Amino acid sequence: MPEGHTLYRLASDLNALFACQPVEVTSPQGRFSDGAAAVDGHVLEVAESAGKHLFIRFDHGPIVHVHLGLIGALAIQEGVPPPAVGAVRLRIVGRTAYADLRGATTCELIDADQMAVILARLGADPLRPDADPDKAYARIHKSTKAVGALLMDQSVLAGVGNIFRAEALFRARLHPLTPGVKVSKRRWERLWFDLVDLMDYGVQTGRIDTVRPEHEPEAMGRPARIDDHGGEVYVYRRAGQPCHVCGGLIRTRLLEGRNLFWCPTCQRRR
DNA sequence: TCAAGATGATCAG
DNA sequence: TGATCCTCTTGAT
Repeated sequence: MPEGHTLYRLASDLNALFACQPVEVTSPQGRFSDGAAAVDGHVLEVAESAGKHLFIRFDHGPIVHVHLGLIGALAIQEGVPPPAVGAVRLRIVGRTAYADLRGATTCELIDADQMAVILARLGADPLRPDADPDKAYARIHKSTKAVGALLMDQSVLAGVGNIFRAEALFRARLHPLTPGVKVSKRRWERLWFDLVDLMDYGVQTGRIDTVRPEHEPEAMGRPARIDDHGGEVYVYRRAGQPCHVCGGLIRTRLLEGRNLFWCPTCQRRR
């Protein structure tokens, strides 16, 4: 589930199991052999996330930059590593645990300057206390693009992916095709603080649960259902199913190559 | 056994 | 806007 909260949790887990110790770094698949060799045997100082990016710093300077993309995964396990199975791009082995990276869009070695360039490109990250939602709103409010597209633009908001986009817009009763310029400051602030809450909850639990207590299955007299991504949601990947709130059918369409989900009754166009 | 689809981003036209 | 890359899972045949 590579949205911002996932990367945040991965960074925390890496720090808990690998920080401040020498680690063995390899690339069983072979596509990151040079990068792995450059940090192999060195002390992993700290891992940190920003939006959907993960940075793993080593004591002699280099930083491993990872972006999971659509299908990437970093599996962290405690215990002795078994022989690598599948296309393991990067394997980190510590004293008590190991981490296998597969399918990432980006796995590269960078320096501090390159990391600064990446960070400078990113918009406000709801998981960071120093994030500036006003800056994001300035971008949104001057754009005629659909708010559903703007929320996924990492230079506007960092870390928000398709699930948080769909769910936050539903909870704000905002149609995803509403032009950014038509989103009021008050509405934006509600949306932003809701994203902060939802993503923070995702960090704590590892799940994306967005359904409010009054709409939960027990309260609505329907069976509980957990989506593949591990939580209960209002609209994401529920096209053709009844809305938890109004009973109308959830709709879907492509917006800029990504699946959009919304309830046409609860999220009317203005 | 094979094709399609997926929580992302970039590049060419 | 469409094509492309990355890997794995699921469902159809």
